[in-house]
Amino acid sequence: MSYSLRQIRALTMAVETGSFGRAAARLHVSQPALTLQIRTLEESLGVTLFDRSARGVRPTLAGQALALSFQRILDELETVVAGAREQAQRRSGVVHLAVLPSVAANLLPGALARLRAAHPGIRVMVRDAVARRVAALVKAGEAELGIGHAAGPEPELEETPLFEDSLVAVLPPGHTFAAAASLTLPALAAAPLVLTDPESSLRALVEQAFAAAGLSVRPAYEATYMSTAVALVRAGLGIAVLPATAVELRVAPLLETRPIDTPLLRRRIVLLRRRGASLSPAAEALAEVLAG
Amino acid sequence: MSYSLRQIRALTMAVETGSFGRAAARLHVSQPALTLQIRTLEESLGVTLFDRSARGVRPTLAGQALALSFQRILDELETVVAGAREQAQRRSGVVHLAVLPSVAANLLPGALARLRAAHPGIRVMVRDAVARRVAALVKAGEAELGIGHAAGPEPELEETPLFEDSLVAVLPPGHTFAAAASLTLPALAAAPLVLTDPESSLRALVEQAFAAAGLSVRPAYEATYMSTAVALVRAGLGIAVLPATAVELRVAPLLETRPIDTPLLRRRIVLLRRRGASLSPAAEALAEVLAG
DNA sequence: AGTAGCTCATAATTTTTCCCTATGACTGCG
DNA sequence: CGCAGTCATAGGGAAAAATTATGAGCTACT
Repeated sequence: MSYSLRQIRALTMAVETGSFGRAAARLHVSQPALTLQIRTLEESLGVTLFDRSARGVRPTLAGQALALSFQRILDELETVVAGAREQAQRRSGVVHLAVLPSVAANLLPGALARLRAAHPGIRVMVRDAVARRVAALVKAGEAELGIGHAAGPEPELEETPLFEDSLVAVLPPGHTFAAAASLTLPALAAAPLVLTDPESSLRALVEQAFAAAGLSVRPAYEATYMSTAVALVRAGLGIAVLPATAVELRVAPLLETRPIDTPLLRRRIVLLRRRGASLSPAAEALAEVLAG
Repeated sequence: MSYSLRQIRALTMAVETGSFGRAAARLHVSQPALTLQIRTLEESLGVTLFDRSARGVRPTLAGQALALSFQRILDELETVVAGAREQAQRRSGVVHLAVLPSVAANLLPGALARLRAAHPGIRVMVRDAVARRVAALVKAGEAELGIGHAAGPEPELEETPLFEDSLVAVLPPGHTFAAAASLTLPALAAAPLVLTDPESSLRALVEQAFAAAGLSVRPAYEATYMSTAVALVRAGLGIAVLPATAVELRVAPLLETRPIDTPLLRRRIVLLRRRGASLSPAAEALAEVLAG
């Protein structure tokens, strides 16, 4: 026979009110029920908690001391539970999110602003990483959600399409290519190209597209950062191939961009989550904002 | 529908073992029972605690976090309850005791030693005070037990006789009174007396006894401390009237004591406690040692 | 002094809760 | 493909706890 929360609440309330009857009323039970709860607790602990007399009850020293300790514990419990409920209602919570740097710089700020508007209590811990690492972080559970590239069917990951990021040709001011509405791969292959460094996933995508068309890539320049590539284009040194969503393009007013005639130069940006793992309410809210 | 300790234990155990079945076994319930406990808790909190799949369960982030908090709270609860049970078994606890100085110096040390032998975990907070204050401390609940004089029927206090402390005549070495087995009040009244100071309850008792016999008291010396009185007697300056139990007499080897022929020169030393208030287990143990 | 009103305790009954056994569904492995 | 392991579901039954009704002891008021 062990003690229960009900008995503990009965004790604290009885000590607080100094009366079994009042305590029972406050706890919405009948007085005999509370009397029995107290008595059962006493038997369970082997401690006399109240001195009974015909004109009421009076807590013993042990009763007072226990009520104090129990009250503190009940308060802690209440706090913990309230916190959990608050998170369930999306009124608070933390999401760890792994994001591609390009998305972090472009799509993400607006999404986070919308999330904040809808759920001000939710905090998002953003970690930017390259595509492979985004997937690894989500797999390891270090990030509850990830924004990365579609990488085909992985058993441990579930992908939700977010949007497609096409690569575009970035032309220097007044370039003759600007006359066309779109460019072909062979035309691009013949032009001096500004590409990202050979290790990047962006570069790999470009290489694949050209190879599929039977072309080889001979970059005129390689830049690690997109802003460098943009600067090179602006200086008229070549044509860059960059994601359409890159913020660097939007802040470079004189440059023109043109789509490229191939379905291969596209990246499907997806939301990643562990398969079979339910999302926290906070993550759920973030996912909704990202997808919606 | 609210949460219970049982459900909380189910959660912590399920997170700990990573399996509903193992958790159920450890908690000595069937697996369906545990499944239901978890589910009820989830509904009560509005939180998904586990991701279920056919090959087992896996706690969600919320489940892990809650299990951690709940475990801490359960530990605290366990500690508090264990402490209470320990006190109930007299393996620990504190008693506040108010004592007459004379008893504190004489009877008490032995009693405390016996208490320590029987119940090493019990601590006694001793406060020495004059008879009136001993009663007041017990009435106010500041001392759970008191050792004082029998003061007649008080509505708030309950008295248990401990022993009787007779006043005896303390004679200088070789005094002629030593020839008699006992002394009479008139004989004493005629001798030079060493008494305690007029404010003490001891002195009041002596005055009353002499007055009842139609005699008046003319002390040759008044001493505040018994050790002073003893020194005066040893110097042959008079005969003292002191409690037989006074430790000062035992450490004064050359002095003789004789009883006095009157029932009035006796103090009934009693154990005092609040009427209707049960004793803590520790106080119970102390009371047993004192009375036994 | 008698009585009304307050307190808590007790008793018997009913309601609710909870648990257990048996079984099913699903997955992963040999 | 079947076997072993996991959790979910369903139905019957036992245990726990609540309620109502009542009793008993004290206080205070008239």
